[in-house]
Amino acid sequence: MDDIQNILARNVHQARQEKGTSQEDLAGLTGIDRTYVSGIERGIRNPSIKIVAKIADVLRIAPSDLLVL
Amino acid sequence: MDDIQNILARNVHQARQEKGTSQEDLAGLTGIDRTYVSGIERGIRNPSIKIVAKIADVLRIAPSDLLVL
DNA sequence: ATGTGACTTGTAGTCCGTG
DNA sequence: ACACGGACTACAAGTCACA
Repeated sequence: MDDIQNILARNVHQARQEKGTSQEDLAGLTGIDRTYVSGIERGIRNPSIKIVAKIADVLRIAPSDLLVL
Repeated sequence: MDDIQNILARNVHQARQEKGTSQEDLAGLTGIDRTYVSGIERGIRNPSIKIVAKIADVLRIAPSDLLVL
């Protein structure tokens, strides 16, 4: 399975780890619920592009980078 | 205003025009309603990443390309 | 062929918790 | 610090008539 949700999941997880931040910190900084962040990184959520933009903003990367294979 | 919705709007519109396809054709090929496609290109919709992936697939570009500034 | 408003239904997204 | 679940609420998904 290599659908768009799993691509996002991998990219968010990797970018977050590289910044050394926890899911809870990311949640706090983005204003997104911690359980929702967890769901995104597990590939079981289908977020809107606004959510993607918020995460990208906090991680200081381009939104498009979160969708690259 | 240069938010994520307008970025997507511009990219979808441009990529679609370059392929020479109408909104109706894009709607038919993606299975998305014509008026919803219209809303995306006007930047008033906040679609999920699955919707973005469907459109990218039909336009034969990477999903990430639809989010680049 | 497309823009737009007004919907209804499904799910995105939140908030409480547990192990 | 994270996975996972239940019960919500907000908003995206999807449709229509009309310009």
